Amino acid sequence: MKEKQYTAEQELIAHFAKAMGHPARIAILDFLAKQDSCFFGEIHEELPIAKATVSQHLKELKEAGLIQGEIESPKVRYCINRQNWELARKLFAVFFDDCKCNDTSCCE
Amino acid sequence: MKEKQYTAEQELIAHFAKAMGHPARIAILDFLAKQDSCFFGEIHEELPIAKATVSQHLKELKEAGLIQGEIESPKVRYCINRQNWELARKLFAVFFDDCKCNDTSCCE
DNA sequence: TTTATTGTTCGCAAAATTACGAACAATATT
DNA sequence: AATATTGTTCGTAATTTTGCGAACAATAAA
Repeated sequence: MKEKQYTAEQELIAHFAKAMGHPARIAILDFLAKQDSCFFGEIHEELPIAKATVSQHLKELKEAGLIQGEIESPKVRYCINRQNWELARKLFAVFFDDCKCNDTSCCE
Repeated sequence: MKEKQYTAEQELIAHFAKAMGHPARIAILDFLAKQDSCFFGEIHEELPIAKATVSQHLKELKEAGLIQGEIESPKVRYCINRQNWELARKLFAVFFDDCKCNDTSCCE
């Protein structure tokens, strides 16, 4: 029937947005964004949730490409993935700027 | 135990992001953003999903404040909510721009 | 070698999301 | 009044998300 699917760009921005769709993950990104890098424990201290849950959120952010982590036994150092951060920044900027509402009248 | 919660701003951006966390909803926003307004039926035609599902996605976007709809019986006209669109645009811009990675070295 | 520290993974439960068809509501048309 | 059009809401099912404690793995320290 309906053949129309979503564009790769729509899928991508939705994927980034989904990863950012939880306050804990925004808090993690906020925290990581204001420093060069930090360990899991420091992130955990910032959040009101169990370490297992923090670990899960970090995993999702990593899978979305927004952060990266490397083992420095017995700790794990996390940081923003700069390349994808920049990609996401641009995607969201274009997404919001391309609204016709920004420069013309709109319903209302 | 842990008292620390999330800031209102973190909750807000997560809320917007969550609403944008599905390709169908991004497609809807893309479609609405490039025109002044349109009817439900036109949105439905753009998407590969049932009307009940489209209606649900529209409801979520409306509840997130990103769009608004008004009845023009028997049709329903939808459009971007300009005020919140601008708010979201700024929130995401600040969110991504405030990363230390943007102007200094980062882990890697 | 035993013990501590640091995180991840597992298993589970509760809740939310996604999707659909069917039923419904509200107006317009015949 | 009966019918058609346009969307929303309801009920349901399948899947995903969120969260936790317990168990585990890997290294470091005693």
